[in-house]
Amino acid sequence: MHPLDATRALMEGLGSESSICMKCGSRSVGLCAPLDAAALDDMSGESERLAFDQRDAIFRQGDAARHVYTLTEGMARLTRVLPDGRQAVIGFRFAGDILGFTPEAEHAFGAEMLTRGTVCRLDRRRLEQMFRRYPVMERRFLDLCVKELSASQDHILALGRFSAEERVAAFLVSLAEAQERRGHVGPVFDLPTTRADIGEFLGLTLETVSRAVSSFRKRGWIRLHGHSGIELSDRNALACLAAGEGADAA
Amino acid sequence: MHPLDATRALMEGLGSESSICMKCGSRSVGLCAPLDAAALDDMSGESERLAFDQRDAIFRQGDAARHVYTLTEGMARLTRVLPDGRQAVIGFRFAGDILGFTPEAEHAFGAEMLTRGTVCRLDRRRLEQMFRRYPVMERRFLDLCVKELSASQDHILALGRFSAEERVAAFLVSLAEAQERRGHVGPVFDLPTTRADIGEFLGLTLETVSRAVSSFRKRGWIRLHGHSGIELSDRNALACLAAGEGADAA
DNA sequence: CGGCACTTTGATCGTGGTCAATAAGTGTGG
DNA sequence: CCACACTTATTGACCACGATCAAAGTGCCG
Repeated sequence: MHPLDATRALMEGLGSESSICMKCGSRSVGLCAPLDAAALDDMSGESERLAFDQRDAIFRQGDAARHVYTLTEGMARLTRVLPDGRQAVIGFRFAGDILGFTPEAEHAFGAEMLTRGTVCRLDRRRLEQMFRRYPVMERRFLDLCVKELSASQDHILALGRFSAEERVAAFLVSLAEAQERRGHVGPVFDLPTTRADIGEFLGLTLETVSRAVSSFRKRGWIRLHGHSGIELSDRNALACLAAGEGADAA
Repeated sequence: MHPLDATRALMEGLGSESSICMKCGSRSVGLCAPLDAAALDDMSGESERLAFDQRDAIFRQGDAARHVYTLTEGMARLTRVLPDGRQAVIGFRFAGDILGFTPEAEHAFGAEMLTRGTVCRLDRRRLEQMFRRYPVMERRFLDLCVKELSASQDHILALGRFSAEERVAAFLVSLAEAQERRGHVGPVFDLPTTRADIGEFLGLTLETVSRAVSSFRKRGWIRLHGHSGIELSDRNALACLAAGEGADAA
């Protein structure tokens, strides 16, 4: 395994760049790629497009899982809460990702927008129909699901074994890679998450995240541009830290 | 969500009590339940039974993923290693569980026996054939996979938000529930893991696990029987601690 | 009985959490 | 355009949980 695979997968989720929405933008590859025109036609017309503001909930933990969503614009976070109020961010999702797919009756986590954006919503029963009609689609869901499982396990490894700075470095590198995979160019990336969000994702407090970021800045590894821009000036240094240093600094 | 759902799922993995092995014991329910006799016949005869000693590797991280396994006797741990040598136990598996199913070319984690036991091995291409012939089986894999994903997310929450004692309590309760789900009766459970294994699963050192266990013992919550027997004398206390205390001590 | 692996317990240290004050952005209305 | 309120970020001081280092203790197998 390449040293960065763990961190690379850290933020990737179910269906990166795999929209299930036919009419909502050009990213409709992945899941639907194996379908023919008739199948696409079959499915489109059923999905609704919804607009959300920053901090709006797309769905909440415990809601009846009646729909499956495709994030078409913006960035969202997935959160899970404990009965005593403690909560954790279990992942972030970007344009093109699928949200809220589950065979269970209720959503096991909530999804909230970090930016304003749009979402496409497909009735779950409709998706089940599609599965019956086009089994290849179901297989793609299975593959994506196993991939996400693998990413979760990497996150488990990070939470259990990485120091605070290693986790923050891994997060920043993953964020950059996720944006590049979606066509971003240039050294300045978007960081729409608050320190608190990052902390809840990494199992740290917002102060610790802030200290790590400051430390990277003082070392010249990153530069902040405004309130939601971040430049990775020494990405290799971050990547090494994220992967467990001494291993193989390629 | 019930307060214990998180901890309950903590140790459950892909295919609890869902053997894919036809000739290896009576637990062949779950995955194959929807198949008819002809289908079962179709698949049996292809699987091989293998015996392992304690600490033997069933497969290693990075191995070509040529087979899918069903653990038929004993208990195993799944481990993932970082290039710098740090490793984490990402889960435990019991009799009836499925191991090593992945659409990838290589296993993303290794599996080792904690006890001596037996495993049934099915060629992966054979399984793919089965999927094509009996699509309902593929759907069951998808469902199990989503369940496991949910369990991983609970573990993420535990690692990120639980204190050392909470994690150990959650582990013990989950262990007991996993054994009960497999037919175990009585207050004394099997604890075939070393303190180091538990620590690597929970992101703690073996000393911290030992201290938590001692502390529970002194409080009268548990009692140790020999080297691998544990009695949960005050399970409710453990469960409360595991779920985040004050919530709802039913 | 000795050897070995695992566990327990203690003492000390350090990372990261907590509490608190200040600073820097961001958005709104005058 | 600036003043003000508000949110988010930074930095510092202190503290606690759990890691680390070290030494006995326990049970198991040859």
